[in-house]
Amino acid sequence: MPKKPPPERRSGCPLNASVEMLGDRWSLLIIRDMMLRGFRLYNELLTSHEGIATNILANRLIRLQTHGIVTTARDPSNPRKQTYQLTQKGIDLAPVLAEMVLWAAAHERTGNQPLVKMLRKDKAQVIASVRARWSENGR
Amino acid sequence: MPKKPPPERRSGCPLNASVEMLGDRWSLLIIRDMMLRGFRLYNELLTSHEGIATNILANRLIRLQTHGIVTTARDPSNPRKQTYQLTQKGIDLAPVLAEMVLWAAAHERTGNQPLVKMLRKDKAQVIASVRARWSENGR
DNA sequence: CACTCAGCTTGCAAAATGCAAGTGGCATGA
DNA sequence: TCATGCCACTTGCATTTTGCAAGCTGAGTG
Repeated sequence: MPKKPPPERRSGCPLNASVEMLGDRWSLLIIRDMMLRGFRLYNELLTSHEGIATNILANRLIRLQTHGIVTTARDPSNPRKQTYQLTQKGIDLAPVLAEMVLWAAAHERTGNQPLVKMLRKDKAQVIASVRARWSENGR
Repeated sequence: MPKKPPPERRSGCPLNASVEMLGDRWSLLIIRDMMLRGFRLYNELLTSHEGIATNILANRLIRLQTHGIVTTARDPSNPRKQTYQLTQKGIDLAPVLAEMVLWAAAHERTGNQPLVKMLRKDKAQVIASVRARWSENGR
């Protein structure tokens, strides 16, 4: 398991802490694919619709692990497959993702309207179901 | 006023739209300084505690304008000062910032505990007061 | 009509990103 | 047993973005 190196933050502001962990063009999309699409394998994550490059994916997965957002384990049913899963800290990003989806859907032309409608109708329920699915075991 | 060039998004996912507009190490911090600290001038924004470089600030302000998150106007009381302000779209980012602050404060050691406490006590009220301050005029 | 000051540009070095190709380890099948 | 394939990366290199320092410009003052 990777351990935390000295963080060396630019400032103590909590928003800055979030931005330093998540403020790039890929991290939140990886978390989305794990949280909403249930992706757990490296090759599944590689097929994200935005087309992440393999070296970037490897790098982001390491960074997300060092920040305690993701962990790895071997798949017990198929030991040559390595699985990635969200930690509690990762699951707790659900409200952040929800607000970002709602904001973009309110101000841009976007797809995935079924998700948007569910979030508008009952955001808390959508978040609760994400939490429930992940707290059970690892899917 | 800058106009929108063809966006050319990597995907239609609303989260991806948000990430393409805000997913970098500075945009959200600039919005924070405008929203929470009331900064409106270029030189005020330059003094952000994280130390943004002047060329990056100029570049981000243009990008935020092309995305309709920020507008500019001359300060009528001092015509050699140019002011930046959040649009409605920019103000609507308040819930996103709030969730990111709460997430970081829950999982990292961060500063600005007064803000964190207010958000934990009554998030909706904090967001409402941000909206109220900005809807009045421009501060 | 020189001077200031706010708001940027420019130049250049360093780091991050993107693309394509290659590597290594484990497991099954012949 | 050993070729085969697949999974999870790593490497090399070109391009883009970031960061730092310095310089520029144009509208007000004095």
